[in-house]
Amino acid sequence: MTVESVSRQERKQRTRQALLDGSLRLLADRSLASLSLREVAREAGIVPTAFYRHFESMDDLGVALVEEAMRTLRRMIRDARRRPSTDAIESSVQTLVEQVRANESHFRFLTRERYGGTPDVRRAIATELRLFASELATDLGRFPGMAQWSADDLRMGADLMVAAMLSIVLALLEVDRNHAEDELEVIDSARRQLRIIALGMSQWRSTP
Amino acid sequence: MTVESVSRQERKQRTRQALLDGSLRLLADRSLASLSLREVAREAGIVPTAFYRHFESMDDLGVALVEEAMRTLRRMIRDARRRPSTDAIESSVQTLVEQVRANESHFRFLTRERYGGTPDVRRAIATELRLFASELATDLGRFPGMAQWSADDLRMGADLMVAAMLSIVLALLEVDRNHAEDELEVIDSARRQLRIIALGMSQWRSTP
DNA sequence: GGTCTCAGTGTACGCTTGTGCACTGAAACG
DNA sequence: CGTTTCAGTGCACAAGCGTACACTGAGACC
Repeated sequence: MTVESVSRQERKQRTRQALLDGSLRLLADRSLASLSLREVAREAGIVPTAFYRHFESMDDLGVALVEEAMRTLRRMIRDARRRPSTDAIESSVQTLVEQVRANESHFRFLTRERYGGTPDVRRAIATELRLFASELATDLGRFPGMAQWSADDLRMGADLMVAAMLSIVLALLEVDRNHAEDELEVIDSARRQLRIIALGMSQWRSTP
Repeated sequence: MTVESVSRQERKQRTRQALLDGSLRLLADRSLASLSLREVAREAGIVPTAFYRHFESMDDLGVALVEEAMRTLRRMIRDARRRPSTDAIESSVQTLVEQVRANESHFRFLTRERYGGTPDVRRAIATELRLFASELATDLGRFPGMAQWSADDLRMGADLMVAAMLSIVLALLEVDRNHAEDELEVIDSARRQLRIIALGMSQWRSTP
């Protein structure tokens, strides 16, 4: 048994992480609103009042969770961009599925609180998601055939894809992972949905 | 001042409705999970223990709210179907906007609890929404050019449209109603999104 | 090595919560 | 008209909550 002595801030950082991890564990099938400060502290193994050394309120912790989960989401986007491929949709779906499976609790938290959370948390997610859609719009503009789309149309198209991806994430989180068959069905459906959107976009005449 | 004497069950029905209405009022910017039984009773003007004469738990009240809100949603679908028009998308968007505006609290509740609610409530909404998508799939199958789509593809297409409509409802609920300009922008974007999907569908080759 | 800092402790407080129980009084009923 | 039913009352209680406050003890710092 190593006694590994660590710096004070390192130790503080670990407790903070324990609070975040513990919260996500408790949030597996409930909402942030139904979580009490004492419960979170208990799960993290500290006394309730020590909670305040890290967050000034549960809402504050909520916002921190959003930031952490969003880092996961951004990593996903970066991965999707890097993945070299001839089929943008296929590789996007692959990345999406991998990342959701590898970070279920983050995605579960984001989708659950996006509309069900407290105003503060909701706003934090909305802001980040808006940013995501903007980036996607920029990406779309680089596709041949969409170069002369109006900014407004690019944004609209990006929003549509985000909406579709959101519903795909939700379907993935709801399907039973042990039923590989069902999961494949969800993934296949996702692929076809994105293809339909892409097909529609390729036919669309943007009028600025 | 009329003393209007009413039957006992009539009076019970009214209190029940007061509980439902009061809840929706309180749910304007919070989630069901953050609502206490006492708070709801207080809002409805009855003593906490009397709550149990109508619902056996808050979860039970939640399911009742789902049923009420779903009646609104079904009315919307019926309206959209009846509306005679040459442009199915235009008339669908019109109906959607009207119904959302006329029943904001119901739609707000449904979207908020669809993913953020307790398992019971979530399941109740999921079931109803699945039914809605099935009906929409049947409707889609009647369109020329989609008659020979496979059942699977029809379902996939319907799910995609439901996802798009859900995000439209959410955008409508988030936009400031006093900024008519913003609202029109949301509606216009909605129209274009649905058109892109329709365009994509018209190009899709269903392979059963 | 002595002092300072501060993450985490323990106790204590006033509130709110869900729910059990005995009740009341008006409508429903025979 | 006397009896029954039952929606709504009022009180009580234990449990959980957020948070204030004074504390401890180990790492940081000069």
